[in-house]
Amino acid sequence: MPGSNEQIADLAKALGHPARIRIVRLLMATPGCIGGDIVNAVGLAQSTVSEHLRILKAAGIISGEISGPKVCYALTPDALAPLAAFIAALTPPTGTGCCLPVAEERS
Amino acid sequence: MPGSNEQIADLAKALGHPARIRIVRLLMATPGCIGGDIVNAVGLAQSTVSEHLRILKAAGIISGEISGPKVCYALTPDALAPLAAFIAALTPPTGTGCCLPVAEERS
DNA sequence: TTCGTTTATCGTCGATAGACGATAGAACAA
DNA sequence: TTGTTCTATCGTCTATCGACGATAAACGAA
Repeated sequence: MPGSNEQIADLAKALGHPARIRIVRLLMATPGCIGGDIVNAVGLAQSTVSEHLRILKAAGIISGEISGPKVCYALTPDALAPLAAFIAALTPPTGTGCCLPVAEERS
Repeated sequence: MPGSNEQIADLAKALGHPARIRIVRLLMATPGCIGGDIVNAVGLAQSTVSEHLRILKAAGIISGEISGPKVCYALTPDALAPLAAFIAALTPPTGTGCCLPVAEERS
């Protein structure tokens, strides 16, 4: 079992908002740290962006490290492994040419 | 660009509930059609289950085909391709040679 | 036709999410 | 010390979610 239903649902819910997808994309495209630039990029109030960052951090998708006056945010991709495994399990015939159709164990 | 932020967020939001993860798992484990058995399996009221099915269907994750008196539900895995691509794009580093469907510890 | 079965929709309720402005806290510069 | 900058939290509001029971709609059987 790649993960519990609640664990997967929590990860999916954390990604279930366009602003948070945008934030993740920004972090993906930014090699190093990124701080208040996120606020300008997403076009929302600073408090709203901070709330989205808190949700992503609570889900373990990102990590925030205090670096001087600002905070260094970075992705924590491993946190999405249960969700990725779940989605991969139900998309065997995709053109990814990736995984063999491994038989599921009974649950 | 695998998909728009809203498209990915909608897919993630549709998966952002434990009951819907459970429904998808049931459909995954059931080769053929499945109808009212879902209600018994998830342990919620029939109207609630119908609502979850409606959400999953609206997101394109499942499809319902009328088959006599009941409805045949089946997965539509291709709908999750944008979300799968998004998650895969931000997990290039460890563990993903490509295959390895489960990143669980092996001992 | 009527009856039974299965699914979808409606109405309502409480809980949660999402947005904002305002404020508080932390770290550096001068 | 003061001042500036950046981030987190608080309070409040509206909108949406999730659950339920009740009801309607569609279909097959009798």
